[in-house]
Amino acid sequence: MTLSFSSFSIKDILTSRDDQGNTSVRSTEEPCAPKRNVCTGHAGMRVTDLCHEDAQENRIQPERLPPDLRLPSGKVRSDTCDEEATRDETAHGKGTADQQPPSVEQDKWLRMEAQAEEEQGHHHDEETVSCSSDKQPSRPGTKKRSRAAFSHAQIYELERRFNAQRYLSGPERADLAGALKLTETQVKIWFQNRRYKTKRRQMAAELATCSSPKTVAVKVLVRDNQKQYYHTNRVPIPVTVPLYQAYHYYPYLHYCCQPWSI
DNA sequence: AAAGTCAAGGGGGCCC
DNA sequence: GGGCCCCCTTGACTTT
Repeated sequence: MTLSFSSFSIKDILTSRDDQGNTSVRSTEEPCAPKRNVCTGHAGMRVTDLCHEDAQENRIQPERLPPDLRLPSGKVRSDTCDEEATRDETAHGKGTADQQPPSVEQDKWLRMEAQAEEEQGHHHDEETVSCSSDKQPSRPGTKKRSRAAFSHAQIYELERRFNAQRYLSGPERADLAGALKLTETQVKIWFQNRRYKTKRRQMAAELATCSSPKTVAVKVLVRDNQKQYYHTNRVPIPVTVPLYQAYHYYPYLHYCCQPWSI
């Protein structure tokens, strides 16, 4: 009942890469790239960056993993994203973890996991684990909403793909869904949620920087005993509202206040 | 118990 | 009209 990765480990994935350290993105991605394929700064983000950035959100919750991904003590198998990054840093030193694992090796890993599950008799309709509905008998009349918990291998591959491209075309989505044994809708929703989550974090970071007050030199003119505030270029300064408050009153302000638009 | 996370639900807009 | 998107919310679940 134990998974053996003796012949193939995460270490192998992270250390075996091509000479240039390039990530192997499928060649079908570029021609099929959708029109809305927005390239942001995250496009070149490293897997390990994401692992550290999302270490909190991607930490493995043992109870939500299938039994074969857990250790007897309730801990998670050590091939987690953040753990493997840490292990990689300690084993190979910093700087070696910034290469993404080759997709061929990734596919190999995914297939091995899927095969292992099949051999163990885990015959899920999908590779996902239903947390609630199949554990607890649903009360009559009350339909409990189930939330699938994707396996770590699925999350890993989804994150890896998200780093490569934030938007998937139809064929790409179908391809990925088939490889991960997920539905196309699940892949689509996952990418959707992931984009929104990234945006929220980005906005939160911006708000954090905006909340620190900045001093701006202004000229104070006095006319009729009333102070007139002008910027050096004589543009009247409106009543100052911090940006984070402006976000509150104008929830769509971020559309025109993105740092890259300034 | 409160807070956080996350897949999914759903509204509204855009595009073909 | 269907498909996809963003945005926000919901509900199940975990963590603190």
